[in-house]
Amino acid sequence: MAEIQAEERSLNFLEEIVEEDLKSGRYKNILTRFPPEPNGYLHIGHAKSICLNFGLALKYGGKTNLRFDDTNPTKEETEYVDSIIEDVKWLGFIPQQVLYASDYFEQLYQLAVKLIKKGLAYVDDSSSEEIAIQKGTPTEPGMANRYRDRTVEENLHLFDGMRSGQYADGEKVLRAKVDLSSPNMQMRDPIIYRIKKAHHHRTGNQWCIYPMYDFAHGQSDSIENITHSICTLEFIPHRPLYDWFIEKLDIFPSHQYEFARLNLSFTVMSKRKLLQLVDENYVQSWDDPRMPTISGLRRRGYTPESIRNFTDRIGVQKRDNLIDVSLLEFCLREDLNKNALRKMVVFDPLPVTITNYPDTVEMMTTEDYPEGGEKKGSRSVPFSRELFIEREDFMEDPPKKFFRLAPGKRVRLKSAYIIQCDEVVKDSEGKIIALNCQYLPESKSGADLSGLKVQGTLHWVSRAQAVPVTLRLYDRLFKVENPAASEGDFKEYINPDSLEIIEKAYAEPSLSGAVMEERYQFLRKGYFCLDKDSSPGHLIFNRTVSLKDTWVKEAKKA
RNA sequence: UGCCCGAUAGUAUAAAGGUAGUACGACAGAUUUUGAUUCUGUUUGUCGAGGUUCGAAUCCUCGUCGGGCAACCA
Repeated sequence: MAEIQAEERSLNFLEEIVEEDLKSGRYKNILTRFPPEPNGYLHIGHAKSICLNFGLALKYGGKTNLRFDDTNPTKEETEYVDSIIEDVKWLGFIPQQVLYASDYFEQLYQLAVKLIKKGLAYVDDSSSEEIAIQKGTPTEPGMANRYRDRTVEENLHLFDGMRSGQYADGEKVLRAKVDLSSPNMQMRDPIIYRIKKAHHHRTGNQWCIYPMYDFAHGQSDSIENITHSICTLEFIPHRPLYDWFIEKLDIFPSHQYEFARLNLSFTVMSKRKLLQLVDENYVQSWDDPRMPTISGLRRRGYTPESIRNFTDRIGVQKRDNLIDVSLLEFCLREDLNKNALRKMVVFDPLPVTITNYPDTVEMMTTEDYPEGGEKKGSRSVPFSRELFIEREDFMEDPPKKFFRLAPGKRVRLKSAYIIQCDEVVKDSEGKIIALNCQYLPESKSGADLSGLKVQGTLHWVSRAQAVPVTLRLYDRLFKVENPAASEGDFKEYINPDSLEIIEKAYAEPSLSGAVMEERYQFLRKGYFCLDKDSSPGHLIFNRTVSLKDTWVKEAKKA
């Protein structure tokens, strides 16, 4: 009997909290939520949060809502809502409900009225500058102004006037009456409602006052009976306020927990910076394959599986971090190696004539998914007298450990024959323009009687049947590990070579049937996927990630 | 310099007072009809100083360093 491996992965701190809450009977079921503001596209940092919230619920038999935190009409748009819904779905998660904080505007308004009635909120006529000054600084307490002592009746009346549009933007705000001398700035009578005569993407012109984050988020959690409200570290100082409102309003006690947001090396992660990259045309769009957005990663060829796996491996903690992008790439390759359909594509062709091969076409069989678990299959690739190999796979005067083709040397052509280079053809300027080789008829793949061992195996295509395709080779967008933390403007660190286009590469004919859903490995080159810019006669492929290449390092050493 | 978080190999992440482990990376080797994959091995760590304890990454104290907080943003 094999020993039972009770190798349980240890729990992260959120899992511990949930397990404890379930065990103690504090909750019978958990309900989490993913609460994006629809003011931009989701990025891989959000993927961490999505996987965390949905993952936690999935693990403990709970549910997760997708709730849009849409309380600022001037920044939010339906376009973003749509993209967010699609991204969550693509990642593989199904929300229990798709909700909007704006659905709760009336309830939120009534909660504010309740607070006023308890003498815990007041209408303040001060300007934002005055309020800022009166709040004091972290080292000096704030001071009350004369509006703080307005009567409940007066506040009720004024707040009603705010709602009915009697005042201009900025003329009045509603503030919670908490503690102006608190060492926690968030508690110094925070503004909870402001006047904004703006069109809201869902409620239109129905409202001219909108609740602030602190008076919308926690209350929405409570309305939905969210048990575990998980957010990022910068909201820690808001937690006392979150709890204060729950207590004073006497509503469902949701609890807030904070984790460290994801930072990835060689990219930036703030919506503001990403927006700049798009607006200032450093990239072409939000879904440019170089962007760390979910839509960008999707277009680049990342799989949901690999991203989920990645977020799983990085774990969750409360310390700031900068995750090495190579871990993301590892997770990607791990998935793609198993599930990508193999194809042969020559990027930079060098013509080869097999001088002793007849003028016929022979079909060679080759595996589609050599590492595939479930996926199986094979296909035929035409072989003929006139081929292309990769120019970099030939060297006239190779270094010691060069296992590829060179004058007099032999290599195998993948799934075909061993060939030997007899002659190098050059033009008048001495540039190599073709090779003449001979093949070893008894060395056919799968029926090799030659008894020869060769060190290298090359990919190739038959010239007559080759399909021209365009390749977009993407590389990291930034030259430095942490562009956001580097001196000066982060845009100074953009990698000028983040996109290389190969207009015409030569693919084996079966690639003409490529589809968007499939992932491909172009043998010995990298993983690719079909781009949406393709048209039937013109296929464009994005390089998702290259294969690991230890030869590059070896060659550099020499 | 008020309050609040945090600090374990290069990067992440475990060890809940009892042998500091894992992954990625790096390096070396084996296998290989992808210089891929796979496999094996190596390397490097508890921020500092005190204290409690038979025993401290873990508890306490004081430092140091990093991050956050003074938007009618979320």
